[in-house]
Formats: sequence, C-alpha cells, structure tokens
Amino acid sequence: MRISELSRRSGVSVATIKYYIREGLLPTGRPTAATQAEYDDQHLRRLRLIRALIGVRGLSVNATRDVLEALSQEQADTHRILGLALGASRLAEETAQEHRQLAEVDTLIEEMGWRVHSNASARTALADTLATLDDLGVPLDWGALLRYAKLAEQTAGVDLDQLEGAEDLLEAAERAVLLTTLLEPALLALRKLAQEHESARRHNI
Amino acid sequence: MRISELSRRSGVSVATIKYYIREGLLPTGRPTAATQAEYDDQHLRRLRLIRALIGVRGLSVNATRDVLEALSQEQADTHRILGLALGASRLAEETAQEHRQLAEVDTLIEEMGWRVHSNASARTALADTLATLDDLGVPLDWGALLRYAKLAEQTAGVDLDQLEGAEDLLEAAERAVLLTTLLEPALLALRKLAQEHESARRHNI
DNA sequence: CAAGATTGGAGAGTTCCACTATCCAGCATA
DNA sequence: TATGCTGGATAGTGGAACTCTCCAATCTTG
Repeated sequence: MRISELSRRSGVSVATIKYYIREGLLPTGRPTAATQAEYDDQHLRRLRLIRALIGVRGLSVNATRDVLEALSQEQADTHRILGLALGASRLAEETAQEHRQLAEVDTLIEEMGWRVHSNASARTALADTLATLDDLGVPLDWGALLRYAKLAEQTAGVDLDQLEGAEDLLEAAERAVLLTTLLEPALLALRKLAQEHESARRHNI
Repeated sequence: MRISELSRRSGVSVATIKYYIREGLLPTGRPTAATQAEYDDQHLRRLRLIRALIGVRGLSVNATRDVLEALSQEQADTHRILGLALGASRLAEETAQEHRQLAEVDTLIEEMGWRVHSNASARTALADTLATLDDLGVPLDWGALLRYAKLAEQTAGVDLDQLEGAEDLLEAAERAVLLTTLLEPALLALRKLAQEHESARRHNI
C-alpha cells in the first residue's frame, strides 16, 4: 500500500505519518521509485502502537521513540523489554535529600528481595516523589511504602501472567510494552474508582 | 513577606509566581499599598503544592487549577476531594466500541460492589484503554481486569489509611490530593521495579 | 530626604512541542 | 498527455508554560 492508504486505514493524516517517519518513530516504506514507496501491515501495526502510546498513554514523541527503540532492539528478550519500556521520567537534580530517599528506595528493594539491576529511572522517580512528599510535610511512612510495594508485586504478577499466551516473540515484546505503558492510566483509573468506594464505605455514605 | 522573599523561599522565580497568580493557581497577596502586597506561609505552602503537582506529577497548569479548586471548595469533605482530585483526563470520542467498553467497566464496578457515583473521567479513561488494547489485538480478559480491580481496592485501602492521622481538615484535604495525585508516579515506579523482579524470577535469571 | 532598588500589574516575547501546510520534481493512471 | 498522488524538505501554526519588559508607586538605604 502507499502512504495515502496507510493514512486512510490508520486514521492518521499523511502529514503526520511523514512527521513520524522524520522523527524516527516509523520506518520508511520500501522505495519502488524516486518518489514512491511501499508500506505494509507492519507499518500499519506500528502506527497504531504509536498512536496508542501518544494518545492514550500521553507519552511524548521522544518518549515513544525510546519505547519503540527498546522494542526493536530487544524483541527476542521479553525480560529486557520489561526493564526498558518504562518511558519518560523527569531528570532529577541530585540533592542531599534525594540521596537519602534513594537509599530508602534501595532498602525497600532489598527488603522486598527484588532483583533489580537497571531501572534507574524508576528508582529516581520513586525517590523523587518520596522527597517531594517529605518537603510538603506529608511523609510516607515505611509501613505504607512496604504495603504499596507488596501490592505492586502482585500487580506485576498479573502483568506477567498476561504475557504467557503470546505466540511469537514480536507479539510477546509488543504485549510487554503495552502492559507496562498503556495499562498505567487504566490502573490509575481503577485506583481512583476504588478510592471513591472505599471513602464512601468508611464514611458510611 | 513580599514577592521576592516568597520567590527566594520557594525557589520559584518572581515572574513565574506572577504568572501563577494571573492564572488563578495562587491567590494574590494582601495589598498594603497600590504597588505592594503581603504574602504569608499559606502562599508558600500553596506554591510548594503547585510545584509538586506540576513538576513531579506532570500535571498541566489547568489540571492543577482544577485540583486546587476542588481542594479549596471541599476542604471540609475529604470524601468529595477524593472523588474530585483526579485531574487531567483525555476527552474521548464516543464510538460504539467505547460504549461497549464503558458497559464492561460498569459491570466491573457492579461486580466489585463499588459505590461510585461521579468519577466519569476515571470510567472513560478505563474504557478508553480497554478499547485501545482491543484495537491493538491485545485484549485484556475479564479475569485479569478483576484481579487488577481487587489490587486497586487494596491500594485504595492503604491510601485511605494514610488519611487517618490528619489533624485539621485542611491537612486532611491536602493529604488526600497528594495521595491521589502525587503518589501516582511512585506507584507506577514500584510496579516497574516489581515487573523487572518478577520477570527475572520467572525466567530464572 | 534624595537615590536606587523593588513591587504589582499587564502585555509582549520566547521556547518547545506536535503537528500541519506548502512546495517540488518524479511517477501512476486514465 | 493531463490530472492527481508521492517522497522529501522546509516553513508555518497553535497551544502551553513560562520569561521579559515596562510603568508608576513605594520602600529602603545612606
């Protein structure tokens, strides 16, 4: 198919497809002439993934490219993908406060018995939030943190179960990305609904 | 204190403070003369909260204003805050697909016995993601959804426990906002760490 | 009490991002 | 052969989040 058909089938404008190609989110088509190229179902599939990551998950184009690069580099290795596909995280200036929080995060990881090698951004993101809560005078106590961690562990268990049924490796890798990245807002939405219910229950409304 | 001291103590530039005042995130100081106003610790506190919501949580200025308005309007009612303080969510076009997913979400809410009245944005956010996953050929099955929901319920339990110790109502309301909004990236970070561990465990690495 | 810095308020300017539009020569189709 | 589509490049758009500049009034310092 040519670009206009790709556009029609994906619902993404030709101009935007060109933009994604320029930005390295989407590979170019197979050129058939100087001003002609051929696109296939892989392109369509990739384009849908891009739109999901940008539109539903709210990732930036840059963050999306990072995720996609991890996807293509590590297609054979689902485990690595899970470690890599975490997307955008803020760059944190290293204050003394942050260092202390980072140490607390590492203690938590040890306490949970988690074997975590890379994932520096998740560690700093966590330390970041803990530091901010401290600054705001609403520190999160160790017990709560531990309970959250245990629930996260169970959640990850459900996540990994979802990967079992995957047929080919490409699909497994893609599914891993979707579960780490795309499911985030859904889980947060679930938590909000549960909060409202739990609040109503405790206040006897 | 005057604006420059507020700036120095908060680490936010004077220009930005003025911008937040213009945008309605921060109330004006108490005017003492035509070109002078007095700020207090409440302003400083509010400013730190704003920076946390924008910087750490990544909320937009508009979304932050919504959260802050909910905070000031419903200070006395923690439950309402929890329902309101969910911040930015994408506007979804109502396709037939979406309707089906929304029905599934409602079935889930019923199955869980959740009493949820408002929170339309959490419902659509959830339906959105389910629809997208379906479109991408990686549907989330009912069992997994139910397991996620149960974990969300337990997470909400921990959340609500955190509110117990609050002394005054203002603090309770603020804490509710921080827990619904600011803790999100932390929980997602925990999930990522847990995923990496769980993946390593299952693959015997 | 004069000089210099600071202030509140408002408008304009800046930077970044995610597109979107325009242009062009080459190609496909009728 | 004319009409429209194509890849590639460049420029333009609109929104968001600041940031700068200006002003007269006011405060502070010497």
